[in-house]
Amino acid sequence: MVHIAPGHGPEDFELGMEFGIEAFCPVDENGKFSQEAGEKFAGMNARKSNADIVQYLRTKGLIFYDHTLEHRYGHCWRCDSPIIYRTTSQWFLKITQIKELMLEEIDKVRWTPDWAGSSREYDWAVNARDWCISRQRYWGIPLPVWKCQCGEMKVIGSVAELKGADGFRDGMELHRPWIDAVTLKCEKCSGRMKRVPDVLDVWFDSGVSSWAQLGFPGSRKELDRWWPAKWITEAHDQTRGWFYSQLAAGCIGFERAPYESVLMHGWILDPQGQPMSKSRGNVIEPAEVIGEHGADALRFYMMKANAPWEDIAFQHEGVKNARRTLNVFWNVCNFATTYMSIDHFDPASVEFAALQSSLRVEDRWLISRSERLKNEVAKHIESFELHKACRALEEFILEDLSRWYVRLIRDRMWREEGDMDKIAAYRVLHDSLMSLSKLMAPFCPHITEEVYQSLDGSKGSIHMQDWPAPDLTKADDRLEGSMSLVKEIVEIVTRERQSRGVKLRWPLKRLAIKAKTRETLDSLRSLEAVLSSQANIKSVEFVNPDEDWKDMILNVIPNPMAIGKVYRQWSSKIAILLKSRPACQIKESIEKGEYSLGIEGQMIKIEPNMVSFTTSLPPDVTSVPFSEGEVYVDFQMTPDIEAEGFARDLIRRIQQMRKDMDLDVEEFITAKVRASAKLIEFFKVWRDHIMKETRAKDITFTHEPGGESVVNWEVEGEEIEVGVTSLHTKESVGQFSVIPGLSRNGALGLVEAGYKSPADLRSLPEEKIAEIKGVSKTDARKITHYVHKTGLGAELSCPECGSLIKEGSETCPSCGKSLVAKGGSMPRDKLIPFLLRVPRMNRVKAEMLYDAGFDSIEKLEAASKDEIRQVKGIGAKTAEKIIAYVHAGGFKNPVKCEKCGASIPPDALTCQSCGVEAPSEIVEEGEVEEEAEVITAEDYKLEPSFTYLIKEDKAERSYGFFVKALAEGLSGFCVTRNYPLKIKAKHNIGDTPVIWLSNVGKENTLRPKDLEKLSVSLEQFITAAEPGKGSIVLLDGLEYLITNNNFLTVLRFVQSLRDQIAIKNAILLMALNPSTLEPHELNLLEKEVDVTM
RNA sequence: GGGCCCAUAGCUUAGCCUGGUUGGAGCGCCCGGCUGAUAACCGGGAGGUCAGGAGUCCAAAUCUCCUUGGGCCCA
Repeated sequence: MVHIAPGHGPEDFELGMEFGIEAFCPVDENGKFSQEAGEKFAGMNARKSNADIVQYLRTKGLIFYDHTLEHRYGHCWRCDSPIIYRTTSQWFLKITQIKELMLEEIDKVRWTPDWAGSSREYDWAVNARDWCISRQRYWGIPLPVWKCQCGEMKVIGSVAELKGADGFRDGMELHRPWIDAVTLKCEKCSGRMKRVPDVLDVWFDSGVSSWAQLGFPGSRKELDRWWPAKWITEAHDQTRGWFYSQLAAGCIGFERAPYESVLMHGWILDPQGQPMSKSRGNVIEPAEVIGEHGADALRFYMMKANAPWEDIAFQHEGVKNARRTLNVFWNVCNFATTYMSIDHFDPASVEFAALQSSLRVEDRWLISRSERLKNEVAKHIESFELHKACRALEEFILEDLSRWYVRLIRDRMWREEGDMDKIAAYRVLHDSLMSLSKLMAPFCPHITEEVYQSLDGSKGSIHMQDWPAPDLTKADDRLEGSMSLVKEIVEIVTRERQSRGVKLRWPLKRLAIKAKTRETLDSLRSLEAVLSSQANIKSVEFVNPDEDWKDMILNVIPNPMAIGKVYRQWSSKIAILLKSRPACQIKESIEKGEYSLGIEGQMIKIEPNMVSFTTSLPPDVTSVPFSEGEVYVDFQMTPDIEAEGFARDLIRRIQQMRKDMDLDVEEFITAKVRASAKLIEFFKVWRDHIMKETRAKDITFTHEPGGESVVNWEVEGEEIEVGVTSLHTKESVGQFSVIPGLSRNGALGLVEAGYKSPADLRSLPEEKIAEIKGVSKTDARKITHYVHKTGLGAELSCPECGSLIKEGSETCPSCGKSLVAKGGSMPRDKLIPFLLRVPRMNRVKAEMLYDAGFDSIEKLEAASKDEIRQVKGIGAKTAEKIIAYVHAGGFKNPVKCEKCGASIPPDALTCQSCGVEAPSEIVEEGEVEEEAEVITAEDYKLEPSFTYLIKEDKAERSYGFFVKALAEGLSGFCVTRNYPLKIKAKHNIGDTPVIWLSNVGKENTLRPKDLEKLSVSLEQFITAAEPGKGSIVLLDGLEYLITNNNFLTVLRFVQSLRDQIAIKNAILLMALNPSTLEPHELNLLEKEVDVTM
């Protein structure tokens, strides 16, 4: 049995047509049954009467089966009420007639994604029915069909055709209701033709939009130029919408599709993946997102989130993330422009060709990456894979620029102006940012415009620039490949550091790289600088593919079976001795044919079958495989490394304090540091560096560090107390601002050179001023002019702050001090520093002078020698010196530092740029350090067969013992790090042989790495000693041996040496500075000696 | 009821067309680093039955079919 209602649905209607069943439609426009439904139901709501109808049929006995079926039913999209289909008379476009053409055209169009055309649109067109274009509405384009009562119809094609019609006026409104008043005369029956009241389906408007917007058919001009459209884009709901209506209209009007390619994009769904709608209440307002994260961030997120044709479940996090990427981009640009503008860098003034020789590998690498990016982005945009374009951009910004290139060039940014190395980096970075901005411009129009304007902007808007064309000849696969290996290795080192708890600030001793191929090794070699700087490694070694790393430790394994067979009772002793000797020495000797050991006075020969050898990693070395081989990371700590690590840590803490004190980056400071003696030694080595990095004019090491800010830090278990005081140079810079036209750099240069006010410059000729760093020639001229020519108060300076003041001024314009009492007293602590610069002067004398009334420079200048002599505590000679100093202008003129040449103001005790003491005799009350009681040679008797470890900074005591032993008739042997002639001169050791540990390679020197040779020499000396006459060995330079080898190797050497000493009744003295060893190392060493003192 | 698309870590996703080392990222989480890009930045770790099921194949996240769930367009 079939249910069919040809009057109520298209399928049923078509089936009815096919089988000749009438389209019976007994429902009126209000959804009520009409008279046709019969008297009983007429006027009833068609949907609500279902139960009545069933009941009626049942009473008539016409019901066979009564059941409820669940099925989908069409509802109004707007009010959601069920719809009733009615058959009515409508106007149609006969699509079925052009279906074949449409299918062909769909095939010709380029669809993105492919299935949007080949599957979706095609499927829709195949099933397309004739297009009903009439609507029974009021608003809309009136259907241009006029109909006469006689049945005659006329379709109007243009306004011109309406001319002369009744009710028509030129320029009249052509919509309802006015158009309905226009009537035509029927050409057939002379009756009035009236317009059909329908309007057109709105999709018909959309369908003709491609040419309607070009003014066609009014004019062909624009149509010929622009039509068909190159590209259109809409979401996937437009398969039957705009894509279709345009296609149908185009095929009817022009027999072709009005577009060449289509991008069918997705929807933005809510975070749960549901479409946004007002009724659901899940709409996210773009304006709010833009307000929070910015328009570019929203755009960039939506572009990169997924393919354009896929729906996006909108995520706030995603926008936030995009914003972070853009922020990094912004930071990089900011970083670049900050430095570039400081140096007034103008890319146009630098010929790229001229930079070729200054380019570093990392520069070439970035160029290569940039060119590849251009290529990639263009490719992705052309295939509409905008997400891929954006991801490539993001990757470049984060990985290549921010995480790598900027890090690599940071150091270069602080070079002096005009440094080619820096300019090369500027240029490469600038070019790269320019093309990056252009590539990003379509996605992030605002930020890129801003960046472009700050980078150049000379050519108007970024959006008017040419698209950057890639130059793949500058792309270098090999370089990019080896750079990514370097990155990989840096990551390995970072990871290993982390697992061992070694901070990046602490340098590592070395890294060895063994590569699978020589090519890889060579290309890595060219990036050595990058590698060592980024991984903070002191030295990098390269190991050829077919070789072992030379520092792999050779271990000797005694074969007890073979040894036991020959030397039964000594077998275990031999094994122990063998293990305590350097394995390489054993191996070498055995390979030469013979190796012997001395045991209990016997020489024992070791045969090759008695030992075997293995290699193992040196202590503190980790080996990690990487994609092209293996790396060995050496974590051994040496005093050098420790010193550098602590120095860097100190720098870091001082920087933190500067930051906490809100100091300007250009401000100078002085620092005072309290720390353990060991650390102070370290800091002294790095003093200059620490001062440079922290912009400190002075660093002193004291027990009570005071200052504006004092902080106790703990670094690697060590306590460090740091006091930082700002020098307030910013204020001093202000002093120079009275000079008209002086540049900021110039003012800063003057301050840095130690000048406090313009008055300080009075005695300097213009050429000298121009020599001051940062002061340009123009600056110098302005300064000279101001100081000498302005006349106004040129000779006066404020006694309080030293700045120039006009004659007649009652107060100082800089510090506000009253100037009425001219030549009046200066504060004690202001004048004392001036005085202390006088030769023979000390604090006590200075104070006495001050107390005696010489309390200003003027008074001192005016005083005679005799007057000064009157002061208690000042002798004739001192008075003489003071007068001489005054006459030489010592209180007025700065002097040149003997070391660095910088100018030292007359009241400064040390040179502010290099820290050297000012060139005059400064006598300060020094603290006398108490010395702990120590055992010295005078009251101690050394025992034969003993090994002594003598802990001391300098080997004084050790030499004391040694010299005493020599005097007692022992034959001596000295191994030292010190130059032998010095040793001989300093200590009375006569002809005693001295071996110098050094790499110079002269006679009587030994390379510190050559422990074997040292061991042999010592063995020879001990065994060669005359019977009955004792022998003594002084080993001074253990630290040096340890730094050049590693601790365990040296320890083994000591063990072996000690055995020899014991056997031969000799004495061994080892001098050592205990702070150069780790505590556990010291323990190990102490265990190997008989006496520590 | 029909056509098309989608499903991978807590979340957002790459990889699928053209099957093949150990399924990559980002966010979040946990742990570190850095501090002259700093209302930033960098590294490491944990976290996966590739929706479920069947098939093809030496081999399946990937190809085929089915099921389930979601989206779009229609009916």
